[in-house]
Amino acid sequence: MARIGQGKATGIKETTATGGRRSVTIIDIAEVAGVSKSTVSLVLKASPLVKSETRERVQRVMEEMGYVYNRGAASLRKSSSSVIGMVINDLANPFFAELAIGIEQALQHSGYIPYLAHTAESVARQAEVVRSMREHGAAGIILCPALGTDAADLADLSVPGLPIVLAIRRIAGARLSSVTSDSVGGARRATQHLIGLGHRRIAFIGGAEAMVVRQGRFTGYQEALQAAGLPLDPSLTMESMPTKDGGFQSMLTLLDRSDALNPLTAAVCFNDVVAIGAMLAVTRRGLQVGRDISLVGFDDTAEAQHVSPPLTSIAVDPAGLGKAAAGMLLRHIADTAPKFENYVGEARLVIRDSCRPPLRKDAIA
Amino acid sequence: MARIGQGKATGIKETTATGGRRSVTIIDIAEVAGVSKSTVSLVLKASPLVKSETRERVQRVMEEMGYVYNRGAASLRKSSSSVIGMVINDLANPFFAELAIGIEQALQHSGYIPYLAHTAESVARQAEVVRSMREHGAAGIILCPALGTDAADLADLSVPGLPIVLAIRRIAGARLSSVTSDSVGGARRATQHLIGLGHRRIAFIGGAEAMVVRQGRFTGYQEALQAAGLPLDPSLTMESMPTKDGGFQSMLTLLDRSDALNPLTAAVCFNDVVAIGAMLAVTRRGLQVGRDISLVGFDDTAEAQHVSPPLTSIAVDPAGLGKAAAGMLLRHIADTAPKFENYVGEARLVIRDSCRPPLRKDAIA
DNA sequence: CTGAAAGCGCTTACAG
DNA sequence: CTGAAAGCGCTTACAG
Repeated sequence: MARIGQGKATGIKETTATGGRRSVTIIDIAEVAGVSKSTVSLVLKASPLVKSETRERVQRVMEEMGYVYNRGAASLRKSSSSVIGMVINDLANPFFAELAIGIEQALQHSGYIPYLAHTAESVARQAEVVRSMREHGAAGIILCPALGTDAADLADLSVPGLPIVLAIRRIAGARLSSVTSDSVGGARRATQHLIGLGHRRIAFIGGAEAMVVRQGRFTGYQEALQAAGLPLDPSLTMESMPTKDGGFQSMLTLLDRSDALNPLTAAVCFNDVVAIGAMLAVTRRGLQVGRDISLVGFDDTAEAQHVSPPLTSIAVDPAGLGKAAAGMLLRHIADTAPKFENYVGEARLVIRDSCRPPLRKDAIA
Repeated sequence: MARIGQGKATGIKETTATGGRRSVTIIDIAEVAGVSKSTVSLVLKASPLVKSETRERVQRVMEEMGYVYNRGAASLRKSSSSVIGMVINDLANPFFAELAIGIEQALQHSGYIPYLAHTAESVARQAEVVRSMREHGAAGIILCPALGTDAADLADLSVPGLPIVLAIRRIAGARLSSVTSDSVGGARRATQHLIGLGHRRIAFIGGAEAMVVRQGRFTGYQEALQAAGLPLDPSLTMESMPTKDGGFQSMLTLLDRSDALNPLTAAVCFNDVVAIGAMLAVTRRGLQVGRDISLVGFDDTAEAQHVSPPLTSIAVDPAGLGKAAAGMLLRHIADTAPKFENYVGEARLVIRDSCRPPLRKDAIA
């Protein structure tokens, strides 16, 4: 079968859904039940206009004939739709999986049915997937933008009448509603926790400067240092990919240039994955996490609990954010929401075992 | 807006997708471009019948007017569809998330677009979701059945002309194609590994007897024992929920009734989660995993690598199974597949640090 | 309560 | 190459 794709339609193949056999329609039902198809339609929408005896007869016939409602036809006629698209950047990450589940639960009794698509952090795939959802007539979209998405990409995806809410990642310059978590507050609390334990030389590791989320977290880190009267030492901040290896390399670098007289004793990490990489680096240099170097992660993933020592982290309740995003989108669809809203979920400190007071210097000497 | 729901249609709400504004159609494009709508349609499917000059003009107009292809209308007219449904039981489990990603990747250039729905192990939700996909005209469905799904449930979901392939979990008595992994072989290899290290009293922990997957794994365990001439001791097999707590309780029970003269030294666990629960029980009783009790898990989840000691497990490549399921479904849709196929993916032993030779008895005394 | 008719946006023969 | 017409399965006024 020929590919479409040259025109405005995305290149998508089609097949007879019914395997050739014509499917049963309301006309067939009407004939067998001895009513008009209007009546069948009325039964379908549970209209009180239909006598209950008639309704039951019609329902019985539908059951017997294996009738399947054709939602596409109905949507076409009504110029309406009942699907909401969820576009997720990284399903393999349990954090985003939880988010998706939260969205789905919140939509459960809304009358909308959520469809999920996965972009695997590809901006191109994201454009494809959003276009396809539009072509399928989605009523709205919740989008976790793929890494590298910019405001222009988002503008291309937007179309009047199709509300989009951004989840987790806000995009600089994008004019869209969003649901994110309190990066600034979370990072501030993480840093304060370390300061409270007595740390003075605290690094900030991981993430790229262009990421809005990292900007927030870095800001929180700065704020806490400032509030405690500690200097911001640029040699203590490292950018990296938000990956285990990124954390590993960054920490190795920091450790190797750490001053013995005034050593690095702690780090706030961009997320748990980076923190776990940093843990490996600490171990690699013969040091001990918790004792020699205290570490805080972000996201409170399941892994944070299972590494050794268990990682102190900032928890952000992805399922709760998912619910918030779903609620916000519903309000946009119903047109009862302000044009642009930003919901910021709380980020709380979960203390485990990766942070202890720094070793006293004379104890080392 | 009134709920539907009494009739055969699922209770789903509808809204104007276009926010009131009528959307631009091929008729509008035709008018502006000065051609007939047939020509626009031909452009859409990249037909060679259209002169390239005309095609370009039409495409320019579509661009300018922000035309969005209405796939629902096209599907209706063609009695066809381009969506494939993926129904997943537990997205929060990275194993199933990987599976979903594998399916999606395999479908990427097939011309079909995958939509994912999540059942959270609810048979009722599963029925809803499958029905909705049918109503939306899905061309086929890949289904990871929710726990407790039986052949009758599946028969209700099936409809002629809508191919379904089962993934991961096969259902006893269901007449459907499936993609599963080699439970028998995997468990056999796990058990052989323990036997090879010198273990003689090896337990089998976790899962419920009704689960087809557990039947396979238990069979593999039996086969290995038999091949080595070891007796099958019923007191060494424990059923439980396939959860951490299930594994914990089972192992506690086994440990507490273990005979000091002929002690339990190893266990094959239904999956990694159960194994991790069992590890906790071993530790709780003051014993050491690896040294006193050797443990093998199943699934090779990320957690298996991160627990301490790292867990030996049976890896089953969920993404590969996803690809296989997608390929099989595509063949069913194209009607080039046998009526019922069963693909069984390999299950290989990944050796880590949770299994060692048993302590010699005289070493204990 | 029920029926006849129009129309949602598209594709598909069929003429020209 | 292009145009006029029918029809996919439904809903929605409008009559009766």
